Amino acid sequence: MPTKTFFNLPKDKQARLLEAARIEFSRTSLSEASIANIVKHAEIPRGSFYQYFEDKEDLFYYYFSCIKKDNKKMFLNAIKVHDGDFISAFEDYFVQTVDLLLEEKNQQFFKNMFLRMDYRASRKITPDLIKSRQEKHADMQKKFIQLIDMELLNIENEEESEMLMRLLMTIMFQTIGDGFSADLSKEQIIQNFNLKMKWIKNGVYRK
Amino acid sequence: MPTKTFFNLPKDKQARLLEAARIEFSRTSLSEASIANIVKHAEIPRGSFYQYFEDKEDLFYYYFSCIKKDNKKMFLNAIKVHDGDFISAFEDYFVQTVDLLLEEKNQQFFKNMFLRMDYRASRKITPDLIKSRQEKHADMQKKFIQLIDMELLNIENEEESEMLMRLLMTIMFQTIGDGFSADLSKEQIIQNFNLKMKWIKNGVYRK
DNA sequence: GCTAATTTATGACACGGTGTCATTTACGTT
DNA sequence: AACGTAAATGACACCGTGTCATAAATTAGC
Repeated sequence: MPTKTFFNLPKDKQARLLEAARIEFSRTSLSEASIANIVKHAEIPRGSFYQYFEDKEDLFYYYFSCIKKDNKKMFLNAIKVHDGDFISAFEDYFVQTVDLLLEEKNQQFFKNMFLRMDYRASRKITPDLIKSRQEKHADMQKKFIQLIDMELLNIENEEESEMLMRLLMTIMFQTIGDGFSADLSKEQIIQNFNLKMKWIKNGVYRK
Repeated sequence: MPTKTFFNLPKDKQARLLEAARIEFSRTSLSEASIANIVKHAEIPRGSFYQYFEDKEDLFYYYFSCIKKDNKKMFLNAIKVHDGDFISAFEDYFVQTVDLLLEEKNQQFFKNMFLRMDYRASRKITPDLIKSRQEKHADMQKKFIQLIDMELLNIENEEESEMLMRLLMTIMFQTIGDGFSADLSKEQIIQNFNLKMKWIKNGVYRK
């Protein structure tokens, strides 16, 4: 998280920093991005950067949090719309997410992000809707689980729900990675996703 | 790939370099590893390193190629053993792979590798059994596809086989990542994998 | 309005990492 | 032994990070 000092900054200086983040993290991945470039774009001295952010990761994830929609709300809503059908809700959520990722302005940022994100980072940005290490979200998770129609699913317990959710997130990330990697259109990405979901829903074995 | 010069080196010098690679890449991830440490461990001058390898990635992937078994052969064999049942073969392949990854000597290396591997790197180490960019493997791929009993699967064409294979590899990587991340036992990892495979085989929807 | 205290801004710098290159050394051939 | 080629070597140029002493600005107290 940025420091208090950052949030006290005049809005236009904050904006310049975020725009510099967008440019640099669109140019290259987090690990290859340089603070030198960021401060040059933002037209602030190097020392100031460290007044506002811990390091470039700090800025990266802050920028990310600024441009992403609220995943949890999005998903929660999809569950309601689909009458507790977890799988249909996820398909809905996927389409909304792809829409966001392919928006002109941040497409390159997301491309670099997805193609260079490792296991740890993927955990960091995966919303934990079912099980969380933080207790403060316990109420939201209860609410969330109650909305799911468990009758529809071959799921025994909460452990397994968590695992299914993480499996679906992984499939989502892979499909998006493939999409960015091969420069697929939104339609192709969704089509690939649907095929995988067909397998998940009905199994790959022929009846 | 290492240079010709490297392969002309006395065996013990080669061995020292590989051991240095094991130590450094077990200490930390590829991106955080340093050539300074590697040459210190191997007791060779820094300049020599660049005589043998392009950069640390070059050594990393060479080391990896030395300690991994031949995935393709392993999988091909599993297909035969399981009479063309692609899914059973993959389950077999998974167990063999986990066995390799958890071997004492290289466990930490693999842990760093899996937890810090990004989408690109995962593509790099995924064996392309069905479709490959390189033409030279075309014969092996034909042989491979002929061995699969397509009657068992809900698969329309080669595109879809490729996609299924990649989906399974992704599930494998995720499960292994979870295992390393939470320090799970081999049995727990395999159990988690089996649950996911149950869904893949039969679908998650209750009948 | 003036001064002290606190907060913010700044860029030079120490440190550590990479890859190169001019030079030296070793080796095989005639 | 003399020559030519291949290999070895470490100093060095370059680039990036994060810190810190100092300067500037802002706020608080009177």
